[in-house]
Amino acid sequence: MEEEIEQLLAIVKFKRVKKKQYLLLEGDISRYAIFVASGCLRSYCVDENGFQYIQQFAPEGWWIGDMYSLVTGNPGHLYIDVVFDAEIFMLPKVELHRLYKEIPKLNVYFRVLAENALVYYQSRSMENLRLAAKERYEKFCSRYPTLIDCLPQKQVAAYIGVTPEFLSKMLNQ
Amino acid sequence: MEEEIEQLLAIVKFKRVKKKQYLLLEGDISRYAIFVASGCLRSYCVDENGFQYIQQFAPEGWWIGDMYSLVTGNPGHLYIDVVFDAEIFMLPKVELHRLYKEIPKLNVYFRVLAENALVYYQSRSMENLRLAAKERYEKFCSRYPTLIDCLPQKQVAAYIGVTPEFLSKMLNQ
DNA sequence: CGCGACGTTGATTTGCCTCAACGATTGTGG
DNA sequence: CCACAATCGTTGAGGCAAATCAACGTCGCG
Repeated sequence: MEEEIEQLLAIVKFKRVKKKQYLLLEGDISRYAIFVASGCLRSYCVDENGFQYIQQFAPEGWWIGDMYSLVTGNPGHLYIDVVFDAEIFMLPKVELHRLYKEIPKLNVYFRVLAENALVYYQSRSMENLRLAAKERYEKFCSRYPTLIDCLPQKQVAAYIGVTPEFLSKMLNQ
Repeated sequence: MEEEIEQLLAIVKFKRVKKKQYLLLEGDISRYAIFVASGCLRSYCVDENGFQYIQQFAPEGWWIGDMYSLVTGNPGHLYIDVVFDAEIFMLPKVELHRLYKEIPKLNVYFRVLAENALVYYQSRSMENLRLAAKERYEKFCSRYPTLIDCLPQKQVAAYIGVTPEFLSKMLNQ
């Protein structure tokens, strides 16, 4: 157990990053899964009109990454940047795959992680069709209770998929 | 390898099922992951107005299940039923978890399966916000090229999240 | 201080829904 | 084998949630 943690620590890179700093750009091939020890990151994509759609926030204790690019090895469609100054661990994909063979438990850990994320995105993809903006806002609040007060409204709007104008009107009845 | 396949075959249940037959109801605790050898299944939920939202079709060679219920052990929110007469293998969750310990490879297989599904549902959840109905229809066609011709329009509508009336109008310009 | 990001408010437009009516197809029981 | 019901696709009129566009005030920051 202790030995395994040492092996892990040997391959991750620790980093302090500042607000607005980019960790991944659209078109990049992603080589790291990122664990957030403090602060907050986000991943999002941008459509042809420049609109942002936020896929995920990653406050303290969460993982974040461009799963598409990590899994396929193709250039990704996401940006990842820093919402609040953060301390992160970057886990290189190639080293992780080497470790999978040495530490079987790691396979279990990331299988469970992927399964839980899958459960969430399956339900989100249906909620995004069937729920009205008000209800998506409430879901957002219960998913990110620590963020709702310190995040600019604009970013909440970009997560639930409405314009900032509409969110503003909605919140003032 | 051969021995491992025997172990797997020892715990799965083979079944032939007929169109419209239910394999899971809302509120059920799901005990099986299902592999479709032939035919087609689907999973969907129903909102308070009786509207169906289809989460997934599973034609030949696909897995289907209620991940939420399988992962958490709680009663699920999905129905699973048969779209076209099918032959399926039902893999019991508890037996699978036993096998995980005996066959490490199985962990890898389902980790990769979950990762690929995750990639899809992450992108679908954002597409459901940012794409118009027409574009969601096109995505549907490329995901299920074998189904698009033999599926009632109503079910396509329930997958892309529009009313059957609107889909009909849309397809006739 | 001045500039850029953000939130607000109003007028107008639009994508999609609702409800209703109707024909065609399927399937089912007598 | 027919009759009738159920399911499906189509079309039209009207309505609503959310987008668009524009203008304006506020604040934090270089």
